[in-house]
Amino acid sequence: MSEQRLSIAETYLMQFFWAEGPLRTEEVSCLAAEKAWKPTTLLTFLSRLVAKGMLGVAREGKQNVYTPRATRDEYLATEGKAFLNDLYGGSARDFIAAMVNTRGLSKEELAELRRFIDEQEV
Amino acid sequence: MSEQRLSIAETYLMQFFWAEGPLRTEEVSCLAAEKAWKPTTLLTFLSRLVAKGMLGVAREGKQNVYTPRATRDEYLATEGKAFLNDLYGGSARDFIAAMVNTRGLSKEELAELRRFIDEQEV
DNA sequence: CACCACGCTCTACACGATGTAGAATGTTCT
DNA sequence: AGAACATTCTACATCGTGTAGAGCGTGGTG
Repeated sequence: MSEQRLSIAETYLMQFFWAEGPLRTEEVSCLAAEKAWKPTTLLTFLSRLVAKGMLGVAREGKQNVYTPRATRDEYLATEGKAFLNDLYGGSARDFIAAMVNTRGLSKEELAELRRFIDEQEV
Repeated sequence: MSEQRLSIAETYLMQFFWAEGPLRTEEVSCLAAEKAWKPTTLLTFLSRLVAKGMLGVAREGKQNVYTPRATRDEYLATEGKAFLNDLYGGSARDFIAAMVNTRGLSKEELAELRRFIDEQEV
């Protein structure tokens, strides 16, 4: 159960966990090298992710190991559900309808969506 | 072209415009009476909505008249598009797929969505 | 025509979230 | 025990947002 919305930096970090699984602090540091964050800055973000329930933390030798508590899909679905609730009264139909009616969704995309739904019929 | 995300208060006000169309300041004030906002507070929100391109403003006698620049559906679609881009690489299919795979979308809801798509076939 | 009232714009501030990082603390290995 | 390094605490600037007072402009009234 993801509790809160993630900030830019937090989302950025979660990508690594969703792609790689559990990671030691040092590994996260390497993956996020492009950010040139000071060590403590990175640790602040990791702590906040733990506080938000997005990561679990455990000790492994000298370092912490952080483990994602939800898959990317679960997170995205939670966000999606919240989005639908906030803006479309929870109705996926209404959402897609609005996209279609305002041409935010092309014929192609709609067809693709239809194919997916067809595949679902068990 | 809605430029920016709306805050709670801003969204609250936009509801009136989407429901009623152009409104004079006084009318907005009446509609939002339950908020017990000071007059200047309300005006701040209206100004910000103008700045964000959500409302147009014109003079009518002693008061301003604010006009919505986009319908509710257009706004929701824009938000939806941004949402899909941010979280699902712009793919409605992927979004619905994630919802289905994590059981965030029931069989019923999927069927309802399917019916809608069927109706679209011209 | 001068003035006043009223509505509008400008400016300001508190508060929470976020990005940032140094200080202080804890842990491990020698 | 002490050095070296990882982690937690604490702090602060910035931004978005809710809130509102001060000051300005305009139209109607005496």
